[in-house]
Amino acid sequence: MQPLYEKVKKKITASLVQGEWSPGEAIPSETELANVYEVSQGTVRKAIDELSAESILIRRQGKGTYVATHNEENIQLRFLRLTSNFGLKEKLDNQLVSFSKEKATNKLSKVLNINPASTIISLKRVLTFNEKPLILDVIKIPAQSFRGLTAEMIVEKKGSMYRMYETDFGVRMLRADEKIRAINANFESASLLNVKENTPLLSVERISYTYENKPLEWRLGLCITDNHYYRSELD
Amino acid sequence: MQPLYEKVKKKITASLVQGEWSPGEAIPSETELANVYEVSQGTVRKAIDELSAESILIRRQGKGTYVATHNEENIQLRFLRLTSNFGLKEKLDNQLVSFSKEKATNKLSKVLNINPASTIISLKRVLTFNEKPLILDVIKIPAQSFRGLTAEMIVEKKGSMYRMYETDFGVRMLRADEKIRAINANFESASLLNVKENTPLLSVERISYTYENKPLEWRLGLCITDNHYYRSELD
DNA sequence: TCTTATATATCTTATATAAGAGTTATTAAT
DNA sequence: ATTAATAACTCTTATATAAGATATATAAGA
Repeated sequence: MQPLYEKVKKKITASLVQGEWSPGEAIPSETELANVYEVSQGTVRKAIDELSAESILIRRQGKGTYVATHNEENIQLRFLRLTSNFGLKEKLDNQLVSFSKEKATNKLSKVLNINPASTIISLKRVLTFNEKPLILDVIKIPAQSFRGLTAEMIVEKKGSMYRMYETDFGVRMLRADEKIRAINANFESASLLNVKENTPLLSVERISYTYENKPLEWRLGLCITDNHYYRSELD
Repeated sequence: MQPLYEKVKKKITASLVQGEWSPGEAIPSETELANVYEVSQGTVRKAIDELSAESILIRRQGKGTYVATHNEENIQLRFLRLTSNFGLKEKLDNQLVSFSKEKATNKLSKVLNINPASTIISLKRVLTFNEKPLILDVIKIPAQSFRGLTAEMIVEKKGSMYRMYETDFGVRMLRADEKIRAINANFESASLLNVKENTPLLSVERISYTYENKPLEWRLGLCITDNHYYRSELD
């Protein structure tokens, strides 16, 4: 038998998937939800506790519980773990290198769990800090979920892709898995990042997931780690 | 005013620091602790909830709550995030390269929060997988906290250092911070890892903490990421 | 040997009260 | 009459306790 609070959690998640409550907005109060779902406030609380621990919801005492977003000032670039050696929170600029539609490779269609050879949007961009290139991103997303996306939109919104996904396509990325390696810059990445060939780069391969663990973005980031590092916390 | 469950949490932590309950052992039941601390079982529960979320305690329904350890089969190499490309959980071998006592540098004494120029133990080792070198570790720990540690002990215990810290010195590492970069192998690391000079390596600089966020180990790991990757989960 | 009982642990839910945050109404001073 | 301070009210989440459910292990009984 499934615990009651798990059921409540699923119902709340379902409402979030439906878009019943939008990112940044407050969801109904614990007591209201308790009435709707016909359980006690504490049971709703336990469900929200978990969603909050997963950063899907955000609690604010005395105010309410809010739908997490990639839009807020303080949690912008939520998935970016790169930090400057000097500990600064710095602003990055965005430079689109290429943008195209293509057929998914076999591997990619498996990763994104889409039909083989269905259309995907593929783009490259360079993130710069202080005019200097820092990250080369290759991003691949299923065209079906991002109809109407143009190169102009990416250039225009200088912020994170995730912010755009959310605002313009109703796609909320909740979590991501990354595989990190050290590689040498090849000709292309070296020229785009303005470093010598064979410079060591941090290769960060990321798959991002929306609700119900549905993968919706594959991304490869190549980072120069001379003045920056990727931070990781273990426990 | 501090919440009651926070006080309880601190009392439990204090008992753990004192070594009242050893790693792997069960702590008293929630009801027992509730009696001792003169609070309700639910309050103890909330305290344990948090300690359990921090991987300091481990719950087992119907059995009890246990002190987390680096000793158990399944959570061995708890802090090792390196995975083979083929997803195998593999066994690593351990090869000591050097072992010495030296004076702490200024930087290191700050990192470990010890008196400048106090004695530290410094060691290098190579972790191999399938006879092939995979990681070169440089480890520095304050001698004071690890009196009696010899090279032989490290060679003998083939397992993780953390296991030895725990068993032989009563030092339990709870969490760690890592800074990850891509570098090129220099002469020394290249020869120890049996790769060409300038091979790209993943540089993982780690500081490990015991109770109350006390740093007790600095470590630099250089990893070959041809057939392995460092995994990271974001949310 | 298999089943049932029992003891004891955590887990789940429910209820009640506290505390934080904002709004509105009241009061006092100017 | 206007303004500013403050008190009261109402919403929220946070905390505390208690009781019943469920899981696990062991011992007793058929």
